[in-house]
Amino acid sequence: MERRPSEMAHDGHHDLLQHGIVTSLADDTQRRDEYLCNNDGVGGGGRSAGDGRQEAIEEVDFFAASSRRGAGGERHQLGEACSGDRRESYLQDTGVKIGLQLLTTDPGLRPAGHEINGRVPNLKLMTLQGELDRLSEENRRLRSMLEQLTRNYSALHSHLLIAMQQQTRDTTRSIPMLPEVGVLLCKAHRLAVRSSSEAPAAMEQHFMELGRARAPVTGETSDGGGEDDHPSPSLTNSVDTASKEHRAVVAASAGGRKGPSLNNDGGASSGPSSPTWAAEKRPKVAQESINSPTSTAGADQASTVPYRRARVSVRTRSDAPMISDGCQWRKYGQKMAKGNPCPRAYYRCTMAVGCPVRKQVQRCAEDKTILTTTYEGSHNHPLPPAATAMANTTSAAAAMLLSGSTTSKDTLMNPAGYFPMAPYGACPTSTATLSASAPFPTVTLDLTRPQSSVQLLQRPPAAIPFPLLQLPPAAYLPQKVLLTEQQVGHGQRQSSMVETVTEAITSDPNFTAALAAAISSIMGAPRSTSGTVNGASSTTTASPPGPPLVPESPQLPAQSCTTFSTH
DNA sequence: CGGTTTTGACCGGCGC
DNA sequence: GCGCCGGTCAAAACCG
Repeated sequence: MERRPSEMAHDGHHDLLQHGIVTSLADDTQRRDEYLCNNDGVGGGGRSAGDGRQEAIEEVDFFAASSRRGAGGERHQLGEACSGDRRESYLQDTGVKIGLQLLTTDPGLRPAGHEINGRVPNLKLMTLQGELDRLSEENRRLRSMLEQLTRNYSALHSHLLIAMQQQTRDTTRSIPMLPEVGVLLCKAHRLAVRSSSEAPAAMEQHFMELGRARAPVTGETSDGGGEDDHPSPSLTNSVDTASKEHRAVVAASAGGRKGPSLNNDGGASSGPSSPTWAAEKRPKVAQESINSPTSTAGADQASTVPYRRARVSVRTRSDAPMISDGCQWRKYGQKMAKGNPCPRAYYRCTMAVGCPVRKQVQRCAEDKTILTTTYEGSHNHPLPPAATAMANTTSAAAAMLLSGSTTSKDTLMNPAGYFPMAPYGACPTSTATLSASAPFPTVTLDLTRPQSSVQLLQRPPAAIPFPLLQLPPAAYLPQKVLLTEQQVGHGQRQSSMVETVTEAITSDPNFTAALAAAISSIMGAPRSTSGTVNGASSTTTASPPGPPLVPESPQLPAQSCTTFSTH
């Protein structure tokens, strides 16, 4: 009953935001009138409350102009009820403010027996009308801002896609760039939302959108375009779209035993053997055939970029068979890895049907207390706080990796930090074994070493160039990512440890600056394959024509790493 | 009985 | 082309 016009206007804003669309001014006006009608119904009691509360009564009388018409629920009903005959046409002919004028100035609409005092109500009405005008103007302004934001987002998205297409055309072989773009987009999105004090939800979205980033491009391939016109933040839809499009791509070239499950697109099955699971498998053959330079399918296919997600390995000391990261996992396989007597276990996230996130858990061959957990993929569901902490950690680390912050020169600059290790469970002292079948860039968060703290070990893919952004390696990296074993503890303290790492990585302002620089480097100039990163000097040079690509691995050590330290 | 784990088989990529 | 290896599947076993 006591809702004020300002609240009403805010409701209108909220409604607009909820719908995510920008409604017309007429619609807004109609909403306002609807509110008036609704309030009338409630305020009728106030009007009859009597004389002792004249101020309130006057206000209520003002709103009660159409109380007799009822306060139905549906908009059209309200519109008819409120507008009625003359007011309907009047509203159509004029603009925002007329409804109120009609309500307040048309004597024909006044209820019988309405005790208008003449002077005070008029003054009050003028004030209220002015307030409404002001709020309406503010509403318009906010709507305009929302439109502008939407346009900017669309433009940014389009630019990114265009840049990706151009780069793909320029290269003789497709570049795995989408993870990076996804990270950038989502980071930007997160930063945008962070200002709204929605950081947790934003991080969840960020993590989910990591997987979403490939959807548009894949859609261009499988659907012949069109899907990309929806930079909608609808995460679930995006993920579903990605899955469907992946299925489409895979189904087009599926063979062997995976064919049936992939072609079983009806979605009737569920669980780990469902098509959704299979959809997340990386159809390397399909992608590479699609992206083959010999393909003559046109620009759409040429624009397709293979999606190769980054992996994040977390090395911890734990006696438990698996670290507790807050997610629910189901083991779907176990394999003896070469060079390690300890079997490697494969897990899938079971917190949501179709969640593509997988992880591998393996103990160190020589130090059984060291557990290496490798995460891959992006959750398509909200995460509990504990899982969010880990997700933040891994996503931030992946973002840092994908931002190309480490080079071989970094290793030279930090020789003590060079820590060759197989990312899949081998011990630090064992020789690094490159898996030819796992061309994923991998970040390893080493939380086991007392001194060297957290290390980000980047293993460039053996066969596929990995794009780097123009990021000064050390300057923009978090300076707080120095966690010793004493700091983080063992085993059961993994959760807090992860949170600490997460906070260190994500809260660093330099990292934010790095993100901005990364976006600028993408938006500022088209990608070019001519530029290569040969060291920190080239990465720190300002504004070359686009982010260069990392040279092929033969020119780089099999692994490179950077130790982040505040020393 | 439903969900999870185990485990052998299969598939694709890659090197020789 | 063949073998190796990593990753995954799926039927069977297991478990609460």
